[in-house]
Amino acid sequence: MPRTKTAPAASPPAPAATSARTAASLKLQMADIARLAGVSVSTVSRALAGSTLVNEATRERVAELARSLNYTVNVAAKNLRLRQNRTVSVVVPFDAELRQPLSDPFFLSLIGSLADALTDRGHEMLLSRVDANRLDLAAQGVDAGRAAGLILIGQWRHHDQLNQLAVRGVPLVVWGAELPGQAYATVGSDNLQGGLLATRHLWQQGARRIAFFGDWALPEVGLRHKGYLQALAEVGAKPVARLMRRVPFVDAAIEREVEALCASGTGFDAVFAASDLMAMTVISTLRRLGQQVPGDVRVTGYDDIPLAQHFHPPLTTVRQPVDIAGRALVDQVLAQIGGARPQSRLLLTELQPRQSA
Amino acid sequence: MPRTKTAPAASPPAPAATSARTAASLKLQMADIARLAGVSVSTVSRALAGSTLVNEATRERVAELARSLNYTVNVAAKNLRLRQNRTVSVVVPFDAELRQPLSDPFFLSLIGSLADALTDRGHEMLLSRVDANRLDLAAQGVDAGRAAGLILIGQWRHHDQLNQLAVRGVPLVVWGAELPGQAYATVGSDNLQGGLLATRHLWQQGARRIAFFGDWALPEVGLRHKGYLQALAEVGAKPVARLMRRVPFVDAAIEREVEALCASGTGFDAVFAASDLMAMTVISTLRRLGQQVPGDVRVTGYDDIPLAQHFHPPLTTVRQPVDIAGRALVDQVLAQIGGARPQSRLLLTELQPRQSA
DNA sequence: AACGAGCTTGCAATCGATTGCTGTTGTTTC
DNA sequence: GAAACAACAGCAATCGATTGCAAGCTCGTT
Repeated sequence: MPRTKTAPAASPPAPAATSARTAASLKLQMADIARLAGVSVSTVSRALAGSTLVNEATRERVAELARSLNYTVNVAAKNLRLRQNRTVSVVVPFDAELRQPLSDPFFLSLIGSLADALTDRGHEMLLSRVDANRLDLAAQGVDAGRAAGLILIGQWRHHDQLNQLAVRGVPLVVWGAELPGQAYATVGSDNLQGGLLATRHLWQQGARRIAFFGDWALPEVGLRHKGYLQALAEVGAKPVARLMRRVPFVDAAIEREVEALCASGTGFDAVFAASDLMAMTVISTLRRLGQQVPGDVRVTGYDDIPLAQHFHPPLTTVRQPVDIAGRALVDQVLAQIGGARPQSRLLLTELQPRQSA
Repeated sequence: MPRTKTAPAASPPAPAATSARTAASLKLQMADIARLAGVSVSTVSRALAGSTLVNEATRERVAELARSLNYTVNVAAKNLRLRQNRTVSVVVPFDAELRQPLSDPFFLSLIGSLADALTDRGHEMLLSRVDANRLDLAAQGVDAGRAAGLILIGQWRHHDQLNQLAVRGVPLVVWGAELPGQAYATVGSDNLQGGLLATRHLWQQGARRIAFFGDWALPEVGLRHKGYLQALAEVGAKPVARLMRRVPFVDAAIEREVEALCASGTGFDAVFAASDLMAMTVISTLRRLGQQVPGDVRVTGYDDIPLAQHFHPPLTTVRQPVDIAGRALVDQVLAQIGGARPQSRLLLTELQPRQSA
């Protein structure tokens, strides 16, 4: 590849004296502004902070100078001195074996929503991913003083590790399900109710053999599954083990499971999938196998991602309010940073009836 | 072990001594570790940095102590001292009037991909959104020493503002199209080629009146549009103005435009949509209006988001390699941080033929 | 027993800001 | 004309780390 000679640093073996002009310190600092404005750094600091201790005219002059030079106070130094921090760490765990890229649209929207909520509240967002098996690492941002609090997207199976973090006093909120004996705060939709709504709806539409797709070992999915069972119990239907397919959020696995279910000869006339993405994969696989949706099989999803309404057929699903979720997560983590005790919050879900079920 | 006399500690009548137990400094610091380990902070610093200057046994003891206390070096202080920075600012502009939440799956995946690529290279990612009309603010993270470089997702119409940033020496990479006279680096897919591929494919499938949907005032879409025109020219087809619908990435607007086109009586047998999301909206609207896809109208999208293959019909689209994109953006911004000159990169696109066209 | 080499370890300056307290200048009042 | 009082600027310590330099200790050698 064409290596263009990069800046040969025209300056000779300059002594350390010129260090102020070194590449590293191209960036100007308060002292530079002070020199240019003919005042001391103290004055510049106060001027930029809007202190009344400095003359109105001086303040304006300094501010204008800073603005014209695109100077902004070094946040790291400022935070260090003030022992403050306006950054929140957002961590998305990933499964190290699957090494799946972050792809579920729901989580991605949630991240977008968090970015908005944090920006609105004047905070910054540090986004990172950690191995789901090393969730203790998730708090590194906080331990390193990089962030004041932590928002975790998805609790997976790591309830214990999360509890340890909370006990250590890390301001922490998790998007997920509220579990018994939990020391950390969660924000999540009412998964039990969601499962109930979806299953009842399928039943009301006439479905009598409703399959469940999802990995109920995950707390959130577990509750949706529980709602499913509860709805069946309400109408006196007996749950059928072969209709409950424990399957991870992985395209290939879902397709395989749909095929297996169809091949097994176990009749079914509906599927409650644990996420919209899963529902879509289920539908496309069913269609490939010659089944009509909702003609032969009714399908509901969960999440109500933006695409759900443009899908064919438009997806009947349980809406999780992403925008509210983002704000709730941010409010809670900021509250904890402010000293409040962890407090979980359950968001209402709502059935979004469309045409797939 | 020959323990040299160390920390006098133990008995200072220090009045401020309790300050170490203040709420604010719950967080322990190097001095605490040093005291507990009975060595000086210098030694702790060197031990944790793995310096060979410190005795193996001491190093291990200090490291173990730090680990057991969940102590992590304060990154801000460290960076300040070392004048370094391992954070990259990722900025997503938003349209202040529309105030649309970050929702296009493609951009969201790109963010996921960036998070992965940055994590892999040991960097952190600061995610924020700024008003697209105040793109100069995008560099604040860099100006404030918060981040070493800047990755911008989408150039919109703000070529000039971006150039100014680049001229100021901000390490900057933009996801978008390469424009003439640009001082900043872009990474993007070959939009011209992409437009060409999609349009040629539609033509080969027998479509003769191909509509274009997208806002060609945006550089990337502009190039796709140019590819569209070029493909038409190749086969000697005359472009029809009424088939070219300038429409923003907004659901409602897209639906309205599809309705308008159908109502106008201008015959068309294919649509090349500027994004998958747009294509899906187009398809679902067409279907609502009683048109078959691909029977009556063939439709191609652009991006190849994960859902494209599960859509009905599975979407024929132009693949933009998200994972490569993330890595390329990160590589470029890190190169610039390392002193390299901005260098744009064009990623290959690939037609992903499925059933919608 | 003294000396020097080789390891270890500690002191103190430094990174870029903030702020209490002191010092300087200008104004007002008697 | 001098004292009292504002009003503002600046020194220096501080936040939590890193690191060049030099001192302290051990051990081997003469």
